[in-house]
Amino acid sequence: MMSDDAPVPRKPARPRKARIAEKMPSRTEKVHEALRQAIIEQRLAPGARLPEDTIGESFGTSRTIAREALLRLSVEGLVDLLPNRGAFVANPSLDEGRDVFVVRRGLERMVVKQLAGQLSASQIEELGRMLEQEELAGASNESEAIRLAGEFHLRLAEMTGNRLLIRYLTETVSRCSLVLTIYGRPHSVDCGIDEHRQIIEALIAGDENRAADLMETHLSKVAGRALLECRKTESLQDVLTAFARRID
Amino acid sequence: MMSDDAPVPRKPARPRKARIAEKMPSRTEKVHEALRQAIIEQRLAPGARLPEDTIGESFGTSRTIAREALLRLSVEGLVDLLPNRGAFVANPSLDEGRDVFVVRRGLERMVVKQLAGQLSASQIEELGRMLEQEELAGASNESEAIRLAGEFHLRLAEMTGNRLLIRYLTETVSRCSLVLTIYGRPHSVDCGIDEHRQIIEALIAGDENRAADLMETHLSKVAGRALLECRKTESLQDVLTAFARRID
DNA sequence: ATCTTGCAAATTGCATACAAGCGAGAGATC
DNA sequence: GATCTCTCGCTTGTATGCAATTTGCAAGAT
Repeated sequence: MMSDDAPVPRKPARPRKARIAEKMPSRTEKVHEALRQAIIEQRLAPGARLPEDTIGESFGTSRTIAREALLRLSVEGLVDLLPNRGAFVANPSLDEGRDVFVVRRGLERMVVKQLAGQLSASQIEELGRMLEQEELAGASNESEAIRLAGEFHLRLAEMTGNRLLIRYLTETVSRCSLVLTIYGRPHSVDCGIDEHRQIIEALIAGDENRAADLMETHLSKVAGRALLECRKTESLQDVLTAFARRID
Repeated sequence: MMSDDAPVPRKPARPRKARIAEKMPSRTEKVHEALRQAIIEQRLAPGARLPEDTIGESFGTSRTIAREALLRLSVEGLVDLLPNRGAFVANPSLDEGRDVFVVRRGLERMVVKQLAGQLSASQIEELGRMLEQEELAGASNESEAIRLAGEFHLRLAEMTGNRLLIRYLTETVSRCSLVLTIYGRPHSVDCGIDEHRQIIEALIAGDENRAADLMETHLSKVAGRALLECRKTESLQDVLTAFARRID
């Protein structure tokens, strides 16, 4: 329950207009975001069971809230919802992982195409700052570097102002993170900083085709590094599902 | 409330084994799909209120189901969910509409890029058949023509086999339909059949760049026809919301 | 000893009950 | 007479209870 505030029989002075504020990260949103973070930060392993009761108790709410959060996550593709069986952290196959990267490449292509030559001075400055942070964290802090790299791409998308594009890219980046936790190597992301810099330069120069190509190359490298080299983690899960399907 | 419970339609006799299949369009799915159809077919006007009770009673279920369906629809962007206020059929602004079309163009570009030169004989045949149907319906049946045109794009996406791409394009096409019901003219879609044919030809020829360009042109035309020419329908809605916002 | 078969525990699906928030109209005050 | 306030009703937010389904385990049969 919320805190019982001090006994205030009369509200002192209320602004006449009720705040239409979009401020309502109701419990559902909180749980949703918490689970999302937990998943993409690999605190919850792919394939892990996510019982409604447990989640509800963990966050001090009822199953209703947990259920809603899980539904949202399933729409985002971060959890699989099996009828009458429950929710599980998504465990995409290698092929599905590749598909996600394909879509992400296309989305990021849209982003840079729209942004090329359109960046304001403050935006350019902000991107420069992010780049510095990336370099700073790159060597020392592994997970921080990953987070910053992801944020760079997201920030870029936000600069387009296209809400739908932002949403799709957010989702896709999350799913890419998940895919990388399964099939990627620990240090498969940190080498892209210089590529980020080049992309920014192309964007500033207004060369949309070069920016688009750089972005595609960049992402292909990330995907390639992750998805082609390391297959032992994959084979286990993949072979199993393959056989399960064949039996049926 | 539900007054008389009709005699429970017992399922006659379920086949022995529950199909592992994804076959479980539980009530939620059904309501979700029904509402989706109702919205994109303009049976529910943009901005219309969607009370949980009413939906539940209409479908013979409780609010729980209606609520879930509405949540899904809000994720898809077909309904707006206002905290403590309820659900409304989405009423996107002109700018938002344009953004949706931008994303759709990019997604369809991905589709044709992937499909160029990769179509099987049966797929080519199927596309040809769809084209015929479109021509048949084009002149006589207006709404059917619109439906078929949308289905053509969707079918194309399905042929990529990329689940995520399919989902995003499905969503985006739905939202485009919604945008067109607000800002489009009744006959703003029917003239694209020949463009469809050209796209297929480019796909068969394996000329991915030409296919991509054709698709972009095609969609730009659709968007342009709808969003640029006809603004009287728009001005009404838009001015109202603008003023409503200003008053607040 | 292994495979089948049925029962029990756990978990989801769904509905309903209760609490809280917003909006509208009646009443009071200036 | 107009405006402000307070209360009432309707709708949403959340919790919980019950039925249905699945899974694991154990006991029996071959």
